[in-house]
Amino acid sequence: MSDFGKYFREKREALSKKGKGLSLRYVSKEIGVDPGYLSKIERGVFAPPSENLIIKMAEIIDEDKDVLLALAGKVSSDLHIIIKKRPKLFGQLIRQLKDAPDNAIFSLVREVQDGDW
Amino acid sequence: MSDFGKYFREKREALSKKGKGLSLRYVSKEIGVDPGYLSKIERGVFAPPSENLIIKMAEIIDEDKDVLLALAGKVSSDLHIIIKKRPKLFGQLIRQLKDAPDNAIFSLVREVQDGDW
DNA sequence: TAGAGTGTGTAGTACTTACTCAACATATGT
DNA sequence: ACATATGTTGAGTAAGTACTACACACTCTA
Repeated sequence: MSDFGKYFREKREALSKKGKGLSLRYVSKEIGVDPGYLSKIERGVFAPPSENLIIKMAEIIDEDKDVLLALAGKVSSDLHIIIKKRPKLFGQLIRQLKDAPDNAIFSLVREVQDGDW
Repeated sequence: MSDFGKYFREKREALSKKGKGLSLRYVSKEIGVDPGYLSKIERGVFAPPSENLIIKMAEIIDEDKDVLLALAGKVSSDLHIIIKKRPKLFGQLIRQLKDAPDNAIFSLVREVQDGDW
């Protein structure tokens, strides 16, 4: 179903061949889980793990955490917190940007970056 | 802990006295749950219910669903979906707006409203 | 004084999430 | 041939989520 595991495995194996010894067992030790568990996650036998683990996994394969979380069907909890503080405002903004092209959102990001309040 | 139940009860009782017969039992029937369950939710004995129920509850007391969901510690799943489609972009934007004043976000909303892409 | 309507307390449960443990199989290097 | 490393399998589980069922107690009206 989800491409989460597949994506992670591919990236891990790619890095593994590039010198980094990222074996499944090594990674499982690094992030503190049972190798069998990780094996099942990578093959899609098990659902993606908790947010904490996903973030560790992202760091290891040098991937953006939001991207990996999204592949796992999740949204980072720090974004949650931000949205929940002003639900109406953020709700409106995000829904409005639903169908906006990437570059429109991107220019908003840049605009806000330079914003002086 | 959460003000969700308290908030809902207060609003329900306020409306109840304004003519609308919003008794706990009536509401529980409307949204399709056991009265005892709703009673416990309102008093904070039980955690807030599922998203679906919260949305029904919001409609009944005529409250914004994002606001009630936020009180329940949740973010609407339609926002989730939007964010997950472009996690990096939205992640960046939202984090950048974390400490922006309300009116700055609001003016973004309006800007986007008139946006022509 | 009976019935209807209101809220509450106790108990239980089905389902999901997020894992662990230990044994097994296969390949790799020495 | 042996140790070591690698991935896999099956079984089990503790804790959380999202509720239901139903008996109880009070109040208010006809």
